[in-house]
Amino acid sequence: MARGKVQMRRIENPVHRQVMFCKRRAGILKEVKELSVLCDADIDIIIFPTHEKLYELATNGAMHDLIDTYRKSCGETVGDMSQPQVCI
Amino acid sequence: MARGKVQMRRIENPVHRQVMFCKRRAGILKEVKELSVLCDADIDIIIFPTHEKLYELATNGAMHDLIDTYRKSCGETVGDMSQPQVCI
DNA sequence: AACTATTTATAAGA
DNA sequence: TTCTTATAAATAGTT
Repeated sequence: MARGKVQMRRIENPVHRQVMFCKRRAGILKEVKELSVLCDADIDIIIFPTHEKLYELATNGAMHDLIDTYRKSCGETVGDMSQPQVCI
Repeated sequence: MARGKVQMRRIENPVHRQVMFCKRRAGILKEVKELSVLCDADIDIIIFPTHEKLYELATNGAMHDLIDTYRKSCGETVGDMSQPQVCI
């Protein structure tokens, strides 16, 4: 978003892709933290860079509980389908 | 980020908080999708607005598999601790 | 929900 | 990987 626009497709150059990954991951985690603070939300995000390490942020520090809650919610009707989320 | 800076603390006004939540959630989901495309990453995010509905985005459409992978990774050393992520 | 003035994130380069 | 800076993008407040 700066010295040029970026095409929305996989970055083929591994070095460029890694740099992009680090920068955008940091930005997203910052935004996630801010949303959790501003709006009192619990947010968990799991990021799998393909063939690399696992990174995770749990804003409430309780991923396991959240996963349990998530599982209980399966099958229930949730969310607004006009939004881009996938709600299970 | 526009007609003024926002203080990084819970927005007490419920209407303002709801509006902020919707706007920022949309922004984060967009960023998440872009990262997944640009860097070929699998990303899952679960957002619990307190006392409200569950929203979730799984960029690979397979949250359950991802949770399994996550669980297997527990106990293993992952990630770079100098980063702000919590790695379990 | 739409509109913009601003703030913020970030692409490219060092 | 970190810093800088010009620019693209997100968004806070308003309508």
